Amino acid sequence: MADQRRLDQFSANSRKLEAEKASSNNDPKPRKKGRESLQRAVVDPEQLPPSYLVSASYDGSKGVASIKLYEPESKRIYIWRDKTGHKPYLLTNLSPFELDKLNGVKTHPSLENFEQIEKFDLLRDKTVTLTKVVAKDPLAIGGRPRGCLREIIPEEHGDITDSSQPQAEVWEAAIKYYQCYIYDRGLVPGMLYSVDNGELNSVVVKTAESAVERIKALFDDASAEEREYIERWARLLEYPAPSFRRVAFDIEVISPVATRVPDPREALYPVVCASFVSTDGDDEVLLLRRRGVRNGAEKLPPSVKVRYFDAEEELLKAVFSFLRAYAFVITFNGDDFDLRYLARRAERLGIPRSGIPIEVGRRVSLLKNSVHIDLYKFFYNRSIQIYAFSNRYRDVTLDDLGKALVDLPKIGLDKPISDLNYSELAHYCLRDAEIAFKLTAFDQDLTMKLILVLARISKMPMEDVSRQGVSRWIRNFLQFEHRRQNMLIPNSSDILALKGKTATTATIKGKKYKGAIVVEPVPGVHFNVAVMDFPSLYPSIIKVWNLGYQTIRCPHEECKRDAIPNTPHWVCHKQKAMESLLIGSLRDLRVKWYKAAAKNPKLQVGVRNWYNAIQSALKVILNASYGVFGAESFDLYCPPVAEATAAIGRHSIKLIVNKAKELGIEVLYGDTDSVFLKNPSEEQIKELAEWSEKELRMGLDVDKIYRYAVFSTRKKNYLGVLEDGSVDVKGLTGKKKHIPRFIKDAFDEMKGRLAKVRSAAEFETAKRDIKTTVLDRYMKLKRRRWDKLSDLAFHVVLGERLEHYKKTTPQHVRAARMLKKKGVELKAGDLISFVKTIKDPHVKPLEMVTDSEVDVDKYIAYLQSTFDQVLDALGLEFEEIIGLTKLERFM
DNA sequence: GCGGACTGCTTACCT
DNA sequence: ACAGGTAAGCAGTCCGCG
Repeated sequence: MADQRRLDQFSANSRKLEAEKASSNNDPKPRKKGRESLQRAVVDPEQLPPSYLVSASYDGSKGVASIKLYEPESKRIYIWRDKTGHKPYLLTNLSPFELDKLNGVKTHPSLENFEQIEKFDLLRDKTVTLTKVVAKDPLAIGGRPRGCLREIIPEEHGDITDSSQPQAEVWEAAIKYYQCYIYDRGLVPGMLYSVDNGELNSVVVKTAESAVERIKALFDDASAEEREYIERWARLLEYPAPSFRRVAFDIEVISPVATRVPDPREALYPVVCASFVSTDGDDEVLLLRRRGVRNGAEKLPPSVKVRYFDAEEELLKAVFSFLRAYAFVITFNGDDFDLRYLARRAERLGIPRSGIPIEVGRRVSLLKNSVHIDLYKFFYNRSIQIYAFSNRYRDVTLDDLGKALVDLPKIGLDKPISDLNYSELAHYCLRDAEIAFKLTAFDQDLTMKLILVLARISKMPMEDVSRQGVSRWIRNFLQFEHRRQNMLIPNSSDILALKGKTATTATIKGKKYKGAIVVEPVPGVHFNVAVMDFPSLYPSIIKVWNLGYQTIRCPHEECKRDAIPNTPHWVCHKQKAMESLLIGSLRDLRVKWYKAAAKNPKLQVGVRNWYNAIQSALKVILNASYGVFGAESFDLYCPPVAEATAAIGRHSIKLIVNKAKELGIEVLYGDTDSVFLKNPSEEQIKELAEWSEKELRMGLDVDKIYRYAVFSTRKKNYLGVLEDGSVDVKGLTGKKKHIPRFIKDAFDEMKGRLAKVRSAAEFETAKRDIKTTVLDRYMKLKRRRWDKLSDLAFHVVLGERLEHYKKTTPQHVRAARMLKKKGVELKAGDLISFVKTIKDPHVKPLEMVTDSEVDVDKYIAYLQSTFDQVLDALGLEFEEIIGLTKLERFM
């Protein structure tokens, strides 16, 4: 780019100067004059030093794209609006001449012009000429239920032509305007941009050059094309994150009905408290004075400022000044509650719109001049939960997240909000803000860094990337790449029509195609077990086999010879699939650089930490990168790609198992991408890995070595003890979160005992201790001795709304319905705690049960089935342990 | 009318 | 709105049983 500027052109001095000039009369130093001096973000600066592009949107009032930039010196948000005249558009196969015949198009009030353009069509493997229909307003393209161009064009064209004429088709008409703007200008959210004389320019960063060179050196033997992709990703990932100036906040609202959460669409009741915890350290609690509320004795920490308000309106204004002062605002469920409520409440109290910095949408609530991150949405993301945080939190509640990630639980309440005195209310509310803040601050701002990395990879605003799922992230970086290379972004229906559906039969009824295989385990205790696996198997397959919607079942006759094992599909050998290059390069970067670098003690802590954020983000994306092709909701849905990936996976692991056997290694177990090898020699491991590299073109690593592993006959169920004494438990009931504490505690005791076993001989005493554990639990149940009923409760998630369960009534639903009768509100996702009882429905909610009702025999049966999964491998029998002879059991 | 074999539903897990 | 495979428990159904 000709207009690129270098970071080092800005001296420290000029940077300050520019910031001050841009902020006109405001003092850029936040601490001196306080927040009020920073009230509004600067709009349309003429000059701006290098700043992080954090967000993009459409400014309806000006009719242009609007960009939020975070300037890391002043730590403020600047808003830059497009001056290039970029306009929304769609593409169509109709010529301008044909379009002119369509009245609804020609007379469309928002139509700007037609322009003929060329694009490369990956599906048909040829260049196509299309018409770009440009409009003044994004809503004219799509987004309106009626009267938008993407609907008018096919409809009206169909009306005036017969079926022998080619159908009218439109492309790229459902892309959000600001994403379109990002793609067309090649902008990378999360990276540095400056504003010079009112123009937005990308800043070339030299800081990370040495790291980029080191990474490139790792890929000496890759093709030029692959190296190009690696380098592009590396440049974008290596540049470090800024410090994020931010505030977390929470509000409390009183409600006449204690069990009912006030409706934010109504906002009928007063906001009585708001708490703020920020990077500036000026933590503050705002309280509304009310009649009859007393001061409490407890004091807040001296660093926390408390302000009382007589008028709610003044309190709201104080809240808004906080929201305006910070570049990033953190909430937990702020989209649906806090911000929504505040906006509606402020409106109700007559605060003018210009005084409310919130933009309430249908599903989100954003801030006009800052970036709102709703942590509930982010942590709710299953991929984030599982792959970035390794399932460390279970429920997406502030309490569980706080406990699991930052060691800070919510404050428990034994009375409604309205009955709290000022001190209790302040403590309670402040704690919530504190947890939310810490969720973004732990591990050196890991959460913020994750969002930033994901924004860079996906080319999405930080607001969107933190709210949307992994399929959107993947879609967007693929769309970006299409635009970068002037390739037509296909319609989902075209991919499906040309590439078709799947051909294999799934094992599970209702699934679309066959998936992975699981090797039958060899039951028993095995010492010295090496687990070898293909790192990122599916992304590797996508890379090595050149998979993508373009290349699978390509139109070339010659390619049909390149068959994919166990499928009727073939893959192209003339063109490189974009998915293969993009996903493959991300995979290689993680496996060959970031994974190890995140743990490299030679690197500075800060760098290591940044690398850890990168490798986590990559893990999340890579883990989903195959599944999306099999998901109908994905815009590049291509069933044969997903099916081929899984088929090659089966093929690969089968070959590895056979080769291992051929090398004389006993294979104890395997699942999808792994093989468990019994006591293999160094030499055998080396040979297997080399064979895989040579024959399958995929690495096979030793993932871990178990001192010993315990298998039953069940797949996806085992226990392995590592050299350091830590224990992996997979799939066993004892690990599942729904089982009662009473059983789980016993299981954990057994686990702890097994961790200490170092040799076959040591098993004997361990077995004795385990027998004692089991017998003790059994006797306690038989004698009906448990500490508290909650220890006997099962905890099962209500997957659907209560009305959904029509075919059957599972126990947790039965319990839930009993609760509902008592007036408890329940929704999908709630956790139901219930106890098994003797009398008829055989279940009661924990809250409604008494000791005498407990069905002890059911619990004994559950204890047995939980332990059986391990005991039979150890040569023990539950019934023998509890003292039943074989004869007694028979009778 | 009751029990066993079976299927289907639901949840939680594994990769 | 990433995928498929496995385990487990329970609800509900069918069928045999003089």
